[in-house]
Amino acid sequence: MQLNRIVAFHKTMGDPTRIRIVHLLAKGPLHGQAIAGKLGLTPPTITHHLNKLKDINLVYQRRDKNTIYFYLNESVLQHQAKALVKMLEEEEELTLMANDEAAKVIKNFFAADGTLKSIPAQRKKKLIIFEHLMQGFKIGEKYEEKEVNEYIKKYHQDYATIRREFIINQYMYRENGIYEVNPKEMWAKSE
Amino acid sequence: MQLNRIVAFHKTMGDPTRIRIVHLLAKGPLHGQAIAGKLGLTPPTITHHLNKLKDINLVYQRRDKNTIYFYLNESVLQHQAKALVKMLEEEEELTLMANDEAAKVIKNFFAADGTLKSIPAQRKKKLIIFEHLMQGFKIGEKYEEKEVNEYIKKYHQDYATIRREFIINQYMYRENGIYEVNPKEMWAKSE
DNA sequence: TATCTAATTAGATATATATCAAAATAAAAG
DNA sequence: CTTTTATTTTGATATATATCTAATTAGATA
Repeated sequence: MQLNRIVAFHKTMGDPTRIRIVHLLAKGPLHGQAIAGKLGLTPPTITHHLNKLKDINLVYQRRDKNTIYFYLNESVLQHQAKALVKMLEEEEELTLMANDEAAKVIKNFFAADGTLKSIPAQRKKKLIIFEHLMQGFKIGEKYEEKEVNEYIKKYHQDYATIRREFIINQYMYRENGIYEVNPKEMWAKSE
Repeated sequence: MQLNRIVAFHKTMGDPTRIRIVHLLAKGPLHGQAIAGKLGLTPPTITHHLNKLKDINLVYQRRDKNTIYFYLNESVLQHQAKALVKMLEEEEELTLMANDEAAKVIKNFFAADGTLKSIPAQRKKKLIIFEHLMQGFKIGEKYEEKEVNEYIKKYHQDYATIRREFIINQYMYRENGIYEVNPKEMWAKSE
């Protein structure tokens, strides 16, 4: 469901410290202590906020010697800023129906303990389940095959099948045993 | 400072229930119980969220007989969604300098108890103080003269002068003793 | 005026989270 | 291998807030 992503973005940006960090990084990468100094806060606090910004893919990091530089991912910001408006412009019934329907499918196929009871046979339902599972991955991020397996195993023992489906349906792209999460535009659509 | 407004907007939108309310209202006005019904929540909870949405001017209401209909103010949404991106595109030094300067003026002219020590003589500083005071009003909202006076009195005993300045500098517009807060575009600029 | 309906307020509870100090890690440099 | 430096983790604290039930208010209608 797209709702979660939109909520997560706005929730993250709904904090003055994080806005100020983003504002700083818009001028160029900085390391943690520099941010802490400029904002008059301690390094642990900056780590805390950078984690939230990384969670929504807005910030990434690169190490140089002993210091880690944090970069702003401006395209994500541009994209998400528009997402809310777009969501409202979408076909009304469509969106809501889809959400209700998806919620029902998810409710039916997941057990109370959060594991996947079975893989749906119907393509449409299958995609709803897979898309739901994909929420545990970050778009654009790279994962080892082992990591992917471990993640899927938390939900279902047949991780190989599901991992293959992730590729078939273009949720992920594989190269040299490294899995990268595709942007959502590339994902399979149920209709 | 623009920061507050941007933070407030994103904070408000960073909640799934409020996004769903906005999504509903995008299709047309609704009354409270209808919203509560559609979302499976109780009326008090809806009131709570509608208040937050009204605080950022995203929702307004109109009464019809016994029921109050809530409307989405789409232009505010469009505008705010872009504000964050624009903020980052602005001249770096400019924005920050302006903020620092304004913060200094505010710090100098307000006492520790929050009251205004004196009205600045310099036009630029005066406008900074007035603009700060205006944050207690909601844009587009209408107020009785008495309400305006009461508000100003919390900060300074000479409410008449300040109230007059509000009109002169186009923060507000007066008609038949009713004061309406102008959109920010109309406000006096210090340069 | 009495009654009905819709909305709000009050009060309670549970959960989330921003921040810091202190401790632990991790990588580089000597 | 030890020391230094930057970052992260842990644990504590204070504050905010989403939600509910019960009580109250505000308007309309009879």
